[in-house]
Amino acid sequence: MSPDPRPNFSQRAYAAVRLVPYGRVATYGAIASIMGHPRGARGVGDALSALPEDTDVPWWRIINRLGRISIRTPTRAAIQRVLIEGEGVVFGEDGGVDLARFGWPAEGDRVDDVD
DNA sequence: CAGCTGACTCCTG
DNA sequence: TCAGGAGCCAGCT
Repeated sequence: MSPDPRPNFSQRAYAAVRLVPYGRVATYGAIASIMGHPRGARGVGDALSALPEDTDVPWWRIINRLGRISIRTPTRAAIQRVLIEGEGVVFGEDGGVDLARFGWPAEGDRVDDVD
């Protein structure tokens, strides 16, 4: 059991990101909410930034609430876009994704607790 | 031990 | 509608 609400923030973040299904994208806020930290969106981004290249965590499915890539590094951002498009997700002319269509969890869908 | 930074989000003007 | 400022949280120096 875990008496502390945050035994491993990053670890929980990765677990939540792994829940995102193929062909879908989730926002930092959504991931944080699933972990139990509705205000920890910033921590999610920080945790993903520390991910290694050989990780099995689908970090590319995580974008900001506007449906746009929020990575500061242009190279990394380009890679993320390619990976997302490779799963069938379409970017709009403004460079953003339609969360109402590709966003996850979808409205009405329920997400089980991570742990 | 204290302060700074950052793949975020929300509130006002 | 667009722009700016404040709040939150975790990891480093």
